[in-house]
Amino acid sequence: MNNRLKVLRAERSWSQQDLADRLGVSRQSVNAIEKGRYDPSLPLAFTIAEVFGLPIEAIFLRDGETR
Amino acid sequence: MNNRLKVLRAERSWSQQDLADRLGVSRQSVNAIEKGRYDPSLPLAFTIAEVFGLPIEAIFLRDGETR
DNA sequence: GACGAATGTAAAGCAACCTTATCATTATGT
DNA sequence: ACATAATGATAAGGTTGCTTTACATTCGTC
Repeated sequence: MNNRLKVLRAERSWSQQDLADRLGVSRQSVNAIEKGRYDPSLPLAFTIAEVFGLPIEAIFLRDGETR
Repeated sequence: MNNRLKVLRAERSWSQQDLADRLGVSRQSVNAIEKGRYDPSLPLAFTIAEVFGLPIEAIFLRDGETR
């Protein structure tokens, strides 16, 4: 899965720590997800979508999907 | 997380095995997710959404959300 | 009531997610 | 240049997601 976290975060001028705080997870988790080392759990994906005010599908893309 | 799997499956007259086959997971996984024993991974949630032709948010609901 | 299909559950094992702690590297600002 | 903030990575450890195998229960129908 690819994701647009880095861009969305930049649009809001949030550091990884800022985002981590809003999500209630560690900065390392944000970094790992952002760098594609692993995918968030579904509950965390929901929280991420909520924090950015976007549907999950607007943030996470399956490999190969550009949109 | 609550989910509407049982209803969506019933609308299509699919057994848990039918759905499992379409998803490429075991019947026990479908059962466990349907019964709320655990949440699917994000990639599996995407596949589920795809199979039902619905957005993830139309299938999975955070606890306490009725919609 | 008997049969098969569908469902519910559990155990054991492996992989993935997430944590804290730590260190190295790369920006940013003065 | 220096100091600090931000990012990228790793390791060890706990928890969760998913597997196979297996068995018990419920459902539909004959």
